Amino acid sequence: MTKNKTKKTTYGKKDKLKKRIKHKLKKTVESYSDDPVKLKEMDDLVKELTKLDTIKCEVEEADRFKRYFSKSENVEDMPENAADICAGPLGIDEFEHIVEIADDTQIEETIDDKIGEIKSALKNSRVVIVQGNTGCGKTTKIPRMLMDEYRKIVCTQPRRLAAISVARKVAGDVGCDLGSKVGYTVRFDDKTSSKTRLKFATDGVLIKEIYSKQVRLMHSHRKKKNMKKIAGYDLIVIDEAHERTVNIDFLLGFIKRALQSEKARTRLLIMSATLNTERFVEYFQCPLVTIKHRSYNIEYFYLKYDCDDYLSVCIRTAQAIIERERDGDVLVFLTGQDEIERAHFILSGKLSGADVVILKLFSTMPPEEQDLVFQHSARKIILSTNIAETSITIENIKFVVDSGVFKAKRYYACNAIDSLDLIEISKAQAKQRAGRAGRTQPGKVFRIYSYSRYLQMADNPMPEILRSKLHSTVLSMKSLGITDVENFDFIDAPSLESINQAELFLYYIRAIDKNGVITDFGRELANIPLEPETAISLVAAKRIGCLNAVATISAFLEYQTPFLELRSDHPEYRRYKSARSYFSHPKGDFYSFLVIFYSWEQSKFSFGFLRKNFLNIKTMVQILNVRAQILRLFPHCSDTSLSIERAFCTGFFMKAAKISENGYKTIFGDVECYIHPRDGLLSAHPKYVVFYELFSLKNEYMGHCLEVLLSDLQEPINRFVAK
DNA sequence: GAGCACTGC
Repeated sequence: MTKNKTKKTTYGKKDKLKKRIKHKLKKTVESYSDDPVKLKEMDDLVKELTKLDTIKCEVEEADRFKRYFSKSENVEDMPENAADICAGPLGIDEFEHIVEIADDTQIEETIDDKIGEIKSALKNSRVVIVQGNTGCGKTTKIPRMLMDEYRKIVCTQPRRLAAISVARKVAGDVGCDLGSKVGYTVRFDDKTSSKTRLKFATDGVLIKEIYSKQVRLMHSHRKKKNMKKIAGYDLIVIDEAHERTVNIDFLLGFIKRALQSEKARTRLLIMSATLNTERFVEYFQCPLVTIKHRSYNIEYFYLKYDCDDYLSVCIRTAQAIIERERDGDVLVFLTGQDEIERAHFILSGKLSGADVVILKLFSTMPPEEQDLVFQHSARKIILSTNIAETSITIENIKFVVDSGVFKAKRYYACNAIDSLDLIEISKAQAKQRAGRAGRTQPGKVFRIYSYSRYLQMADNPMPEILRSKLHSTVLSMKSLGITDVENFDFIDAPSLESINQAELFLYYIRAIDKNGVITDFGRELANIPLEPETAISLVAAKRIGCLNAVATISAFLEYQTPFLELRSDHPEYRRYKSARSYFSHPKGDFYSFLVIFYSWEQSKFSFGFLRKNFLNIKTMVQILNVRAQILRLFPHCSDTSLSIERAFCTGFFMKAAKISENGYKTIFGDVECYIHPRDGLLSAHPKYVVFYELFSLKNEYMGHCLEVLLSDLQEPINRFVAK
């Protein structure tokens, strides 16, 4: 294993630095006032404290991203089978037709052919990887066929819906009731029993299971016997491993570590789509079993040039397909709601006479409208975000138009800002998008980028762990006894900056001690299924006596918005606007959430109320569940106080901002920002606010704000300084 | 003043 860590920060060094700065900081805070000079002084100190030079860090981080994406391949390396270039059948000169002959489309292998190989590989190796494309049936067949070799099996899925529907299908195949021999566990829904031998679960559930088994173990005397199996399983199957979510990466690292023990008895099977399995093989040094699966033929068309205005070309291409090809539905991959609405408007005009329906698909739209894509109707053009890449599968797509870009959130540790960036897709994503055609019939894919640009794309998307905030991940790792996070053997190790920032934060809030070991308070936080800041606020709320209100708001904060997103051309737009402003509280989103919840409660949680007020039913039910889950963690609490500001300041004091000449400035980090225009607090111009998140669009915005008093902020800041 | 992709405990 190679470690390319050059810098190693020790707690001892950090401690000394902090002692010195804290002394100065304390003096500053004691005289903390509106004096701009003093405030500036404090900001400087905080910057020194976090040891993050913003500009340098930004450059480094941008560099890191660039390096990741420009895994350059020589443009001249055109494969021989790509030499067949001709004008596309659409007659659009702009495209070149490139025939790619993928060898895995020519031979058909079934799981039955391969299961013997998988079984014997698992006998000889603790870890085995199976690669096969979607549609080969690996998820539904392999775990079931391994039931006669392994007594207790868990198979993880990245999404709740997938875990539930796969479990249902497999229970049917086995011929048992769901929840007996085969079952599933997802948050808020458990269909398993003591008889369950094959369980499908989300990866987050497995992590929680590992955690609670470990806690139980600490109080048990049968330590040695139990250590042999991870969470009591004989076989752990990690499905869709190519998606590389934070949870998957952490599970793989954790299990790899656990399996290094001689006594370990659990086996690990990793299932992944093709293309990036080499990474897993390299990481685990283990055998790979490939299942070749035939799909229908897909023809590829590339743009002859690279263009900036991919949206217009996507629209023109979709139009040309409808006009020149006799039948077949079209799926267009765009980046966001705004683009989709524009494309919808333009295409509706251009194709007004044609017998075609133009549909939109993104996550925050009303579910009834989403369901239209599944209905049998006239010929369809579906304008979708990357929700159609993995989460939603639409049958009968014959044509795919691929813009080559998507939007993704990236966390910049240097200034603690989330930025939603337009990012070029990877080859793996291009393949995934293309595969959405050709599921049920031969298909054609129009790539709105040139072949040479395709060759330059990275092989795989950047793993989530390299672009997200690690505060809560590091906290869970610490709670599992992993103290040395910097040297944890991840497949792709996150930057030292983001690990250090997370550790420093956890240290400030006393979740870990100066040796990096979790404290009792940290354990309490880790047990609350929310971001650490929110979890701290809850613990404070219990003390202050406003737990119910804070729990309600916290549940809302977990979701971006409880509302549906309607555009100004929607027939019900005026009613929608007035519903939104009715619930918009002048003291900001935090209070708006309370108003929404109590109004819903008054309606006895009726769905009619939600529909009437354009609230997202799915989201609101989740919020209700989360709220109940939180309240179960804090039994026998009744509200005696309304100081939710004090409670939230305890958790969010690092996310506070003060009004400035033309907007706000964060107290820690000195970031110029605005209250998001959607927030009810916008017109009140409060002097101090705390915010849930800071994100970057054209400007920096604070999402979900709460007006607070300086005195509310002072106590937690003083406490943190006095440590 | 100006509008955010998708998941999960």
